[in-house]
Amino acid sequence: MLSELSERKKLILKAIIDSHIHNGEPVGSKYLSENKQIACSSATIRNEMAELEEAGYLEQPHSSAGRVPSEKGYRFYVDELMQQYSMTSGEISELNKILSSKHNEADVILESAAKVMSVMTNYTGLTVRPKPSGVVVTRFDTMYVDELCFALIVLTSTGEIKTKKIRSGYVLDINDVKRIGEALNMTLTNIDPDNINVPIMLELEKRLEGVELLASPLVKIVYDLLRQADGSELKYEGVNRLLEYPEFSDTEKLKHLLEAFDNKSGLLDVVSSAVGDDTNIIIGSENPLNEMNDSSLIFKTIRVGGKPVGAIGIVGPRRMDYARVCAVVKYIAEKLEVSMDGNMLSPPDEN
Amino acid sequence: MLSELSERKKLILKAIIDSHIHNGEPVGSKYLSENKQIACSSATIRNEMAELEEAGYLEQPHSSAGRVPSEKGYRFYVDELMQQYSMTSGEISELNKILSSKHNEADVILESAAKVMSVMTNYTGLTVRPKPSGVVVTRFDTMYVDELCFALIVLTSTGEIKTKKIRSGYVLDINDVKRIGEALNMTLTNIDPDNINVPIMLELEKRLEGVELLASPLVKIVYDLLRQADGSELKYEGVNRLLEYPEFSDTEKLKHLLEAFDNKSGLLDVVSSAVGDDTNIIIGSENPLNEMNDSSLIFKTIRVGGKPVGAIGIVGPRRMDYARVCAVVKYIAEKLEVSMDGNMLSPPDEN
DNA sequence: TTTTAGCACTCTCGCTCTTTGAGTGCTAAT
DNA sequence: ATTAGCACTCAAAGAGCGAGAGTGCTAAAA
Repeated sequence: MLSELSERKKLILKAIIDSHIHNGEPVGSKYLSENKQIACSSATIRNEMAELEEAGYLEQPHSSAGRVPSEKGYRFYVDELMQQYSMTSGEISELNKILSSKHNEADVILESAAKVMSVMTNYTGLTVRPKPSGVVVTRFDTMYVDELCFALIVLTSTGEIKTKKIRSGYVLDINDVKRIGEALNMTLTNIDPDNINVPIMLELEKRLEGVELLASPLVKIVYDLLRQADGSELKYEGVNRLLEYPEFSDTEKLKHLLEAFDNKSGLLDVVSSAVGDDTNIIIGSENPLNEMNDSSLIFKTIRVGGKPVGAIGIVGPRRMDYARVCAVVKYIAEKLEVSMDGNMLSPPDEN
Repeated sequence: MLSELSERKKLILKAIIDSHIHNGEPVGSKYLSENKQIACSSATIRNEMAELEEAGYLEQPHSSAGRVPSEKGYRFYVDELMQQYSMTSGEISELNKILSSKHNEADVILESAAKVMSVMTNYTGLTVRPKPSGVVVTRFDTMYVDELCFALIVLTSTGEIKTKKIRSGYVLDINDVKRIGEALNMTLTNIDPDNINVPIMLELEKRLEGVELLASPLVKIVYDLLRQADGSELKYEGVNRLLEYPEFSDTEKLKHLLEAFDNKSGLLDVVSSAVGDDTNIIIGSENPLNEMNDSSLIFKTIRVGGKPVGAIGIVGPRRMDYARVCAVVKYIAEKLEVSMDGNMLSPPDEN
């Protein structure tokens, strides 16, 4: 679709959207005529606006109100009109301060990033961790806790460490625990948990001989650890910020949105089905999730060593400040890629 | 303060509160007179209600409305009137199903518990992990990841396991990593991180000799691990549920509440300053947090081996269904205490 | 042909006024 | 001590009105 809008129309459209983004109210021709860039009378502007509405870029809440951008309008704005927002050096330094202050596990980094984004943009920040797939255990370790309890520690192929405390029905001594670790390392490393078969099980049984512990529950624990369908892959931070926007003072709308957040799986699908490295902008009903048809979503996947390890983004009203949000999301995503690479091991190639 | 309320007054008060809890509207004398338990006319009830108001148990939104329970009324209800709600076997079995389906790390268990509670009660569920204090490391372990990276695994005195990946500036081999673990075990176990002094540091230095790794950054990492000021100790689940209650359709109120959630530290103080094992019920302005003066909070600390490892609770409108919520919170808290104690690994019954 | 001034028209918003009805307090009778 | 009856109060809901912002259209000006 080639843009058939005259320069003046673009100017007017941009002015309308800019204005509407910042105060949320319909924009009238008289107000626009005060804009020096648009050097013509309100009557002319009215004509242009009528045509812009005709073409679908604008809408009228009612016949005697100003115009409001339509989704098509926002889309056009985002694709062609929006001028890149560059963060001030103050913003950047503040951001760096917060982000660098803690380099911890991936979860924590993401969470604090969500918070920072939320504060910076005054919308709701969200983070996503993709469902693990093809993850195998690179190394096992065990740790004696007490005579009935030991800990299983697992290094995964994504470089993450997971632990699990296991309570045994039998008394175990340190050597038993050590042997369990060795047995696991001999049998279950680098094996997709779905491919654990009877021979492997038997092998594990054999190696566990002498330890009063059965192989099958152990394998189940390992399996769960890898598959960890936590449901905790999606987090959001700063919902309260949305309450400041009149579009969410209608409680129903907010409720819908929050339900979408709680649903998680739906939103996860949306985010994970996104392709490419660009910042994704999903405006209103472009979102397959009906609950989010009144909001916009901006997010960017985070890759470490080429593989996506998560995504961060912002949810806000449809009239969100796209330029600014894009800049923030992009900046933070890039920062995270660096800082997670430092902390996180690039996946070893085990074949 | 001894209760000087006649049986009939109690009956009336209870009926008013029960009714108000379920529909949120002021209760009138005529409605109450239909209640068979209260065998008297609306006029009599009116007199009683006037006296109950006089005594501070009821309030009148305006002079020609029904009565609404005051905080004192709720308090009395909770302390003396409320009849214990017992969960239906259906509810219990459903609950067990959800809770037992995943037995994972503390964080995850708590999170899923919050969700379950939220669904069951239709209010917002929250979980709290206390600020660690007096926690020491019981045992260290290390795990070789790659030549520039190893993992530190720590068993704390609360029985928790924490891990941290450490990237070293120098090439380390497996033996180095093992030696680091041993050195830590020899020097830093059972020592409060605040009490690490120069002699201990020197001792650690000495034991690390030959490994190109400095003691002080290592100690700092251990310190952080224990103190873990993640800010992530408080989680909530199901805010959207609150939107169903008209008392929160005033966006301002909801915003206040959400701010309290985001603040975290305040709410954390409230929960952690609670003593005893009982279910705590904090009604409206009993809560030192002003933001929560329009809501009620019910929570219970979770102890494992006598030590508090967290708390779970529910936040809802002041007129929340105390009886039911108490029952749910109590039940789930007890369930959690069992399941967080460890993961039984017993051979015979697994399904 | 394009732009502009002018004007009638439309529709929301906020205001007041009224009506309605639920619920009360009080009084007098039971 | 309880109850029936009645006058009273007050919020909520609706009707009516004026103001004001913004439009579309027309006819004149550029």
